[in-house]
Amino acid sequence: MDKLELFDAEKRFLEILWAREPVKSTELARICQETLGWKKPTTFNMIRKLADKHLLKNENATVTALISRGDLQRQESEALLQQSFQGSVPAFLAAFLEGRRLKPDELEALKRLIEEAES
Amino acid sequence: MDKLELFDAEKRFLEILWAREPVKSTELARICQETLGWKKPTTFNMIRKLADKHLLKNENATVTALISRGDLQRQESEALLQQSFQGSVPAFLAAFLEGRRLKPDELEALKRLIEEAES
DNA sequence: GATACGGGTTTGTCTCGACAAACCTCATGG
DNA sequence: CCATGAGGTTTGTCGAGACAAACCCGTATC
Repeated sequence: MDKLELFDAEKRFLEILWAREPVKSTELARICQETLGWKKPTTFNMIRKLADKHLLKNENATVTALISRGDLQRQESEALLQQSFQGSVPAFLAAFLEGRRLKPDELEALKRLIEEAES
Repeated sequence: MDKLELFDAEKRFLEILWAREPVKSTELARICQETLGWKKPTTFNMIRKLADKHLLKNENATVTALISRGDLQRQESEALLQQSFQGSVPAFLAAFLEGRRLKPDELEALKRLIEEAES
């Protein structure tokens, strides 16, 4: 995954795409019209821009994402971790715990994840 | 903490401030000149903008941050968690583990943090 | 062969953040 | 007094992202 920098509008658009894909481009334009208030060219411009970035493809008037929601989440998490916590997950959690307590079931879930990661 | 949206240049600047504060405004201008290549007005404009946002104060030509590095980190972490993981720390960790394995000492550190959080 | 519609692109406007040239004011010292 | 430097502000340029008006092309329907 190369350098990936998504802007706000791009994220909003991708959320819509992920919820519906694969979807026809004109259908997408209609949905964006309704939910984001975008005119047709705005949607098509967005499609082309993201296609140029290889984040989706538009073939035979059908749009499909080439990146998954999970991929993007991971990528953004990594970025935050690198930028703010030198890439350290414990540092992230530590900073986090100073601002908010976790609920018992969250703690349990974390423990289980860590046990699994140890194997 | 109200709505907080920091731009890239603002973060870069704050990193410098945190490393040196409290510091005289002209000194800051000199450092930004060296490290960021900024001219004097750029630095002063930044100071004023962040002062307007109550993120720092400039009194008697001495600049002091009103927000700590940790506060900003926590705030950004929260934002990412809310936006991408419905605020769930376990969901964050789970997504993260799919992309990268943690080192043994990181796992140990996490365990200790969780134990402390349980008390 | 006019009209309509699906599937687009070209080009331009608007806003906003990043940055800086030129200017201002006051204190100090030669 | 006049220069110099500290400590600023006003104003404007530049670039980029968000968005859209107007246009284009093929097909198919009347």
